[in-house]
Amino acid sequence: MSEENFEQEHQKALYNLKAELPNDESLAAMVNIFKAFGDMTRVKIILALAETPLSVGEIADTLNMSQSSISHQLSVLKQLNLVSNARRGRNIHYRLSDQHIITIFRQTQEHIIEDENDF
Amino acid sequence: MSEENFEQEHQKALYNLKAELPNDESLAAMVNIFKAFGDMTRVKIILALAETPLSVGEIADTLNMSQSSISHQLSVLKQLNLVSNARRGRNIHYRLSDQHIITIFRQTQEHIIEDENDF
DNA sequence: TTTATATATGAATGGTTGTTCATATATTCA
DNA sequence: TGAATATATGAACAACCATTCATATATAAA
Repeated sequence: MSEENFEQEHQKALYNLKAELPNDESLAAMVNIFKAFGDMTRVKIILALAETPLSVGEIADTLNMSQSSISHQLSVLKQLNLVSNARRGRNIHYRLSDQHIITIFRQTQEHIIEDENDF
Repeated sequence: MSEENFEQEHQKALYNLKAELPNDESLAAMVNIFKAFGDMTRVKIILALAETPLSVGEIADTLNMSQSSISHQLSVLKQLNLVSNARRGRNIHYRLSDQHIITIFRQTQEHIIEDENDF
């Protein structure tokens, strides 16, 4: 393709972009999920729940963190429908609401690994 | 499986978890990428660059944001090796460094869509 | 070389967010 | 019922972060 055609195509793409970019509202859901994944505590909670359902206390113990902190973070994850909970005896057990999440994590790890190979 | 066996398995899983959870260092790379995705401006930049390479000014214009703001965010994305840049004439063009990123976005959208179907 | 243009960068600021502390709520056990 | 245990929640604080503003840098054009 000639340089002029390239530039012409580029201008067309640029013109379309402004109209076709998703609006804030439809992006917000995705951004909020990524925000949730952008915290080490929440990621660890998710990775732990990927192995087995756990009570709040068990998570706090496993991650060596306060019960309150874990509870706060679980409520964040729950609001985003990333986890669900159910009482079991005197505890409340949390579980991942969707195995999709782990797929996303794996994909991201792959990106990182391929990135490291660039050096 | 009996209730006792279930509990026994659970305790074993719990015991293993603490040892097998990735440590902070190895999780940090992933968390940092998700942090980068957890901002609407950066997500829009990425979605725009997924269509075509763009100069800083073109991005700023497309997103209706200041040049400075876009430049700051591009430097965040660059540090994470999510984008790369190259001078082209008097502009500097940015491009996605890896199409993997879009796959992750798509995966997340799917999660959201399946989630909506639960109601 | 001077001027204009494109991008980068540092400091300041307002807003967001993760943790802690104290306490409320809810359920089980005695 | 009363005591003990597990979890949730609100307020406060510190740390972090996105944008703006002013300005520096770098390249291209005249």
